[in-house]
Amino acid sequence: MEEEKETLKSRKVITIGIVSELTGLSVRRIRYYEERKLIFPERTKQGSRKFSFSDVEALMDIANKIEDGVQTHEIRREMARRERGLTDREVRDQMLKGQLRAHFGETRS
Amino acid sequence: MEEEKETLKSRKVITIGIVSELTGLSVRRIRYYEERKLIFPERTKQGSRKFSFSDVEALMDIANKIEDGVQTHEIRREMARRERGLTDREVRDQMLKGQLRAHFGETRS
DNA sequence: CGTGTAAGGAATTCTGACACG
DNA sequence: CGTGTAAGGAATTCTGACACG
Repeated sequence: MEEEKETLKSRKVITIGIVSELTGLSVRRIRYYEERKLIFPERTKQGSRKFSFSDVEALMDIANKIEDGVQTHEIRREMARRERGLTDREVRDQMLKGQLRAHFGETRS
Repeated sequence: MEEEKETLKSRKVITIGIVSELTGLSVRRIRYYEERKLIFPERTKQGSRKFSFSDVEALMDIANKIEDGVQTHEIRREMARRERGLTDREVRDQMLKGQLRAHFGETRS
């Protein structure tokens, strides 16, 4: 049984408009990153997205990687690797490869 | 110069609808407590209120006192006393008096 | 692939006011 | 005094789609 304790940082209480102001990202981009499974906001009864401070942090990291040319697909993989418990060393190594691919403009990744 | 550092708890990022869900208080009551100077939400550019987790906590305390028959005016005073740096002992003493007034249904307070 | 935009609808929020008590 | 409600308007959010590249 996995118990996740609710912290101030993990509670989903921020609407997308405020997240947009906090991160500087457009609402469109935030929705897109959710679509690509990079963030997982909750929903209000009506259906509006609710984010946490952790999500805000994650979004800023994502934005930086996107700027570096890393594709959402790659970012998604990095997350998966971390979840599997790889060491920081291994993850950094994988990330470096991603960066190199980005810089050399590889067609397929 | 008073410097206030922004913590996760003090950042104003929650809209009134979510605060309502979090506290169980009606939107009307939350707005009223602001009117009575018990809470101080910030505003978005457009004018919507933004609350912090601290505000949410404060609202729950306020709600409890209201249930006990304490008037907003009294609650406001308790806050003022705390801001002035009274000891917990003194504040508790003052609060007790307020409770008593409430229980005995005093006309003027 | 990543992101902007126009489209149409539904729900939110705001203020000032009237009601009741 | 504390809180509900109807009123009218403005801004938000949602989804699916078309555009560009």
